[in-house]
This record gives sequence, C-alpha cells and structure tokens, in this order.
Amino acid sequence: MSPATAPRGRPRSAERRVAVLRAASSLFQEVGAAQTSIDAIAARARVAKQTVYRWWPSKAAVLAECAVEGYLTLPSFHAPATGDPRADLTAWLEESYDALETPRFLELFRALNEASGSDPVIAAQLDRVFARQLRQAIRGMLDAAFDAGALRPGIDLDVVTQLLIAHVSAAVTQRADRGDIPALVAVLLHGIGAGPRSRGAPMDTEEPR
Amino acid sequence: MSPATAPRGRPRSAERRVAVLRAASSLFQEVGAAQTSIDAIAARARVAKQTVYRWWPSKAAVLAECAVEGYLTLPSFHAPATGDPRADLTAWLEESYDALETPRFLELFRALNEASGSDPVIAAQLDRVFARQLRQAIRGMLDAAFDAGALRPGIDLDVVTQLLIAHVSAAVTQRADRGDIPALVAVLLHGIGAGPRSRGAPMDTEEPR
Amino acid sequence: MSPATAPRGRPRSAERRVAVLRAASSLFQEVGAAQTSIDAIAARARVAKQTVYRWWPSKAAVLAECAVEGYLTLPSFHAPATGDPRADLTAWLEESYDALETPRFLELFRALNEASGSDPVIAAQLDRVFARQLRQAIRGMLDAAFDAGALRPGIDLDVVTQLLIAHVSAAVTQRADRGDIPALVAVLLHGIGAGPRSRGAPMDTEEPR
Amino acid sequence: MSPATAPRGRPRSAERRVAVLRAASSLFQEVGAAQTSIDAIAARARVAKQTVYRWWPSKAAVLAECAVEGYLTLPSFHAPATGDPRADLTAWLEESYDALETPRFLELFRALNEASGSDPVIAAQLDRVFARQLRQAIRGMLDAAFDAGALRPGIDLDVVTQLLIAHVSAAVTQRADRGDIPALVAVLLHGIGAGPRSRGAPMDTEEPR
DNA sequence: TGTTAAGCGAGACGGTACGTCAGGTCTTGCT
DNA sequence: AGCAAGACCTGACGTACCGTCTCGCTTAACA
Repeated sequence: MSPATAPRGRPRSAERRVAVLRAASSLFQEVGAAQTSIDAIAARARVAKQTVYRWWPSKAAVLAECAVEGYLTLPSFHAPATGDPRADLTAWLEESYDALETPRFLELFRALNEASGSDPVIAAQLDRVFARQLRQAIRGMLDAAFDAGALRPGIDLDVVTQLLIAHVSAAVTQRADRGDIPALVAVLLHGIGAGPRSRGAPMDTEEPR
Repeated sequence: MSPATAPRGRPRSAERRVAVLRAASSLFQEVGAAQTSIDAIAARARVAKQTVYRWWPSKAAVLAECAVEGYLTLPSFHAPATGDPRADLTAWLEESYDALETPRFLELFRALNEASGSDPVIAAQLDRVFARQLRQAIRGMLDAAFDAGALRPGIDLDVVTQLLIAHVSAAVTQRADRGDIPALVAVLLHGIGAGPRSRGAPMDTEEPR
Repeated sequence: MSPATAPRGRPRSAERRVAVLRAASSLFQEVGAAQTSIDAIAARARVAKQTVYRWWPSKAAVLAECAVEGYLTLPSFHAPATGDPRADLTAWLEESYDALETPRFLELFRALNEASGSDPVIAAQLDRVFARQLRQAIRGMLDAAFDAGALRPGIDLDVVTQLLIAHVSAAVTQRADRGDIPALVAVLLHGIGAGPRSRGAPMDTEEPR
Repeated sequence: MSPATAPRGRPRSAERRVAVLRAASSLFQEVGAAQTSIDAIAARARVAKQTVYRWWPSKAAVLAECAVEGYLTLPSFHAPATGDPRADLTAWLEESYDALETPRFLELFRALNEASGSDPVIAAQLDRVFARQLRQAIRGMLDAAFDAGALRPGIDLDVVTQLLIAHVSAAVTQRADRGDIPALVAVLLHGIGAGPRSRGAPMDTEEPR
C-alpha cells in the first residue's frame, strides 16, 4: 500500500548497532552504568563516537535499548503460579529480594530507574517491556490463585500488581527486610480492615492450620 | 564530661554554612539538582569552592542537609487521622499524588532518592528525618483507625506503612493513575484473599453499607 | 590525433560544476574561506559532498578555481600607463592599498595566499592567472614610462614588478601606511645609492622642478 | 607608588608555562604548526588542556609566544654592515633566501604569517619583536653605507626596510629566483628613473669598474 | 604579645567526559 | 561512470565540572 518513500542514502549498519549495544551492555555490567562513558562504549564497539550520537541521544537511551533488546543479563520475571497465593507471593518476593541483593543487578536497576526518570520516552519504552513482563507474571500468579478459589472476586489485579512492583522497587533504595515478607503477605491476603470474621481474633501471619 | 579538647584554630563559620545551604537550596529548586554544580553553589553563596568541599563530601550531601534542615520547600507529611481508614487513606494518597504532579517536587524527590542510592549514610540521614515523619503520620492514621475499631488487630503496621510509602515512591517513576486509588484502598482494607465472608460475593470498592 | 578512448559512463555534469563554484564563491565572500566547509558548499550547491571531492582535491582547489574562473569579485588589476612613472606608481599603489582595506578582499587575498602556500600546483595556477595579469599591468605602466624616456634603460622590469607585488602582498599582513607611498616611489625612481647628481643634495620626495 | 592590587588566588605556575612553550615549540618544529593540536601540546607538556586554554586563546597565540620568547630556532636576523651597500644587500638577500629554502623555516614562517593574519594582537606582538630586529639589522646595514657615503641623503630608510622585508616575505609564497638578486640590488641602488647621469647609458647590474 | 592551627577567598591545576564539527571515505540505489 | 543521500571513521575542538592544590589573609585559642 504505502510505498513509504524508499530510504535514500547509505542504510544504517545493523552490524554497528549491535556492536554498540554489545559494548555498552558489557561495560554497564562490568563497571556500572554511571562509570561508563560514551567514549568508552564507542571505543569498545570500535565505532566512531559520532555514530553513537547519531542514533542515541544519551547514554540512558543506549541503556534502555540494551535492556529492551535483551542485551543485559537481568533476572527473569517469572512467578510461580501454583494457585496458593500465600506461597506464591512469598516465593516471588523472596526471589525478588535475592535479585536486589546482587550488587550487579541492584546497580542496573538503579540506572534503569534513573534513565526512566530522565526521559519519559525511555520510561515508556522500559515500561512497555519490563512492567508488562512483570505484570503478566504476577497476573498469572494471581489468576491461578483465583481459579483455585483462593482470591476474592472483583479485585483489581492491576492495582495489586502495581503494589507489588512498587514494594520491590522501593526496596532498591530503602532497606528491605526479608523478615517482613510474611507480614506483608498477610496484609495483602487479608487486608487491614476489620471484617466480621476477623474482629477480635488476632490474625496470625501463619496460615491457620 | 570530657572537655573534648577545645578546638584549635579558626572555628567553622556558621554564617557560611547557611549561605551554602541557602544558595544550594535555591539552585536546586530553580534549575534542579542535576543541573546544579558545586561551583555554582559556591559562587552564589560567595564562598570558596574549597569551603564547600571542606564540610560536605558531595553534592548529594549538601542536598541531604538542605532537606533535613528544612531549606527545601517540600510538601508536609501529615495525614488525616479521623479513624475512618478508607477516607483517611484516600485523602492521603490523593494529596501525595498531588505533590508528585508538581514538577519541582518530583525532581527533588528524584534527586533525594538518587542521593540515597549513592550513599548509605545519606540514605540513613534522610530516612531518619523523612521516613520517620511519614511513618509517624501514617502510623497516626492507622492508630486512629485501630482505636475506632476499624482495623483488624495483629497487623504489622510498619509493613503497611512501608507498602504505602513504596507505592507513592514508585509513582515518582511510573505513572500514577489516581483513578486507581479506590481499588487500592479496597485491596488494602479487605485484602485479596478469599475469606468466608467474601467468597462468592463480588467485592465492591465501596464500603458495604 | 589519438581518439583518446571515448569516456565511458555518465559524463561530468557541467551544470553541477558551476553550481559548486557559484555556491563556494558566495560562501567564501559571505562568511570567509576559513569559515566555509566543504559540506556547506555541497549543501548550497545542492550537490553531494562526494561530487565535490570527485573533482576538487581540497577546499583550496575550489577556491583557486573560483578565482581563476572569475567567480570571485576581485579588484581589477589594471594600472595607469600615462608615461609618468611617479604618477602611475602612486596611483597604482593607492588603488592597491584601497583594495586591501576592504576586509572582504583582504580575507580573500589571505585565503588565496594560504592556498598557494598549501599546494604548489595551486600556486602555479593562481600565478598563471593573477600574477600574469598584474605583471602585464605593471609592465604596461613601466613600458609606457620607458617609451616616454622616463626610465633608465637596462632595467630588469620583471624584478621591479616582483618588488611591487611583494610590497603590496606584504601589506596584507603588515600594516600599510599610505603616507609612505611618496617615499616609496622616490626610492624606486631614484634608488638609494649615491650618484654624481644627488650626492650632497638632499633628495626630495617630490620631483625636482 | 601603585600598590597594584596584590594578586589573589594561586599564582600562575611559571613551570607549566615554559613546559607548554617547550612542548609546543618542539611539536611545531617536528611536525609543523598545522599538524600540531592543542591536545598534543598539552599532552607533551604534561599539562591539562584547560591550562593551555586558560592562558592562550588559540594555537596561534602559543606559536607567537614561542617565537617571541625565543623557543623556536629561527635564523638570526643579522645583516652585514661593511658600508658597501651592494655587497651587503646581496649577502643579506642570499642569506635570507637560504633560510627560506629550509623547509622547516619556511613552514614556520608561513605559520607565523598566518598567525599574524588571524589576530591583529598577535600581528603586533610578532611585529614588535621580529620586524624590529629585522629593521634594526637592515638599518644598521644602511647606516653603515650612509656613513661610508654610499647612500644618498634624505632617504626614508624605513621604507627601504619595508621593501626588503616585503620582498623576502613574498618569496615565501612565490618562487624566489636567486638569479634576480643582482638586478634587484641594482634597482634598489640606482632606481628606475632616468636621471641626468644615466640617460642613454645602459646601466649594468655589475658595479662599474 | 606573639605563636600556632585551622578556616577561608581566590583561583590555578590535572583529569575526565562531554557534545560538536569538519575532512574524507564508503555504500546504497538511481540516472 | 556520475550522482544524491547519507552513514561512517578519524581527529580535533572548546567547554564543563570534579576534586585538589597553593597562595595570602583572617580568626581564634594558646603560650
């Protein structure tokens, strides 16, 4: 349909593009995003600095593309979906905490977060890929629980997902105490409000046997 | 007790200290923390650059001290405590979202967050002041609700506080949709788990009358 | 007589050649030769940069061709030839000084000079055109004077021409004081050596009446 | 008398100044001024690039200061002063031509000339030193000749000096043919104008015996 | 009344990275 | 083969900011 105006001039070299992304990824993971300069990326990619600047407006943009294109070794965003929300949530939270305790990942998370903050376009780009993955994982977990009859109907699962992501994200900056996980799961499962069932009966953080 | 060996030499000038903090604060708020250089702070404070470096190890430290000493105009961290947790939570969340929609505050938040990330000492310093304030405010809100019998006993209020702070912090980076507030509050109040009371009865986000 | 092997492929476009020369000339005169880049020339000529490089090895070559082909507005190199060497020389020197006081010309002169310095081929090319013109003009002036009996026979007029050109060229860099013209003319006419006629009689810079 | 406002701040390091001048001089002479970058100067001087830029606005300024301060090996500007103008002029011109045939010097001359053209301040600076030296040398030569009675009185020696400098300078760009020297000297000594003495008698370029 | 130790203003300095510019070359597809 | 378009490499540019240093001067407590 649309002839799309045949591209003129020498086409962009796909080879150099991946060279840059590869070089950048390795540097980001070796010395950290903050310590990586555009010069260093270009040098390692054996590419002229101008070629980097031609295609990416900033280091943050390179970082984002690296992340989106899967050049960074990031923890996988899967979540168990056994149908038991307490167990699944606990497992997912612990795994997430683990990832954040890996300094390499923590630094990448921070850098990606900062990149998001610096440019809404990058934020959207990263959100489109990562948050979506995360959301799907968590959603799968919650759906399984729902199917098992373990969730109350009518819940806005997106909100729950947001809450979980936020909690883990916050752990990047603030200290995260894994001892709090059971209490957190309990709050998520039962809420904080007094209901007919719970009033007067101190809730235990352990599953009632 | 110990006379602490009276300090020798010319004592630190309190005047220059506040000059620096004032200059830094105004620059942080005018052009943003990222765009503010130490040179600029020193120049505006009519102080030698070395004087800044003598007392603060980094720009982040200056920023933190500005925040802690109240030189930055930040939104107050109070929360209503009427005893009605649904109303209080909703009001507090809305107010928080408002603050984050102010670009000036948003940038400061980001900068403070980054400062926390860069240095654990600064993180602790900021936490001691802000998180404490926030925690107290939220705690007051929750305590009032508890006293009114609106909360289930046995809840780990610290965990709830953390969750709320995390949610709002995350909104700095990710987009926050205020339309989600009712659903969020509902999840917090009732939890997501199926209980005897709720099974089969779709939960409404409004309090059942 | 050799048919010179008919050229294969698309022949050189005369149209683009003049486009380049025109664009270059206008840029040279508008912003100066030093401030003109090949990219800018190509862009203004609506020609690919490679097309410039295909036919001219350097910016200096383009400049030289502009000059030789008459695309640059340069002062005309005529000289009066009334037969009165004092008057003619004075007039020609004054006119030359005038041209050098026009910043536009001065810059072009400098650029042409530098181009000559950078490449002997260009130097020869420019010399063939300009110096020849100049030499002819001056030669005409001197010949007329000689015919009028105002010059001593046996003079190497080429040397005189060289001397005059050198004097004017030097004025490009060093400051030229037009007040010196009479003295200069006097030196040229009478020489500096003591002769039978002049010894003891202070030479005046004005023609003795 | 004048307190001259005591200099404040860390004083300029004389050591680095000479380091820069030395490094620049050696580079200028090794690879030529055009091929020398500020980065290279700073690197060889083991000095930060900013330190160069702090004190010299351009490479031309560095070059000029190198020349003025005597860091460049330039031909000495002396001239014989035997009292015989023909011999002295001839000797001086030949020596000058020699210098210009040394590629190293020729390039330096060109660079200095270009530097003069780029900035009037530099031009004045160089003129103050070099032209003055040259003028003195030539003047000495002419004065000796005058004292020996070989020069006509009333000559503007400055003009002659200018003429000579111009002639040699022009030889930088245009080809200089040493075979012309005798004719040139003859013109200078006797002038080109017909005088009572010379009319009808073809002037020889050799001293009449 | 010095003497001594530190604070301080001013600004030079080494260092690193920045983002841009210009000169040339190369790679498409079209003429 | 000429040519437009534009990617690409190379190398230099001039600037910004960092954190340190080196002056001379000031301000106190100490001797």
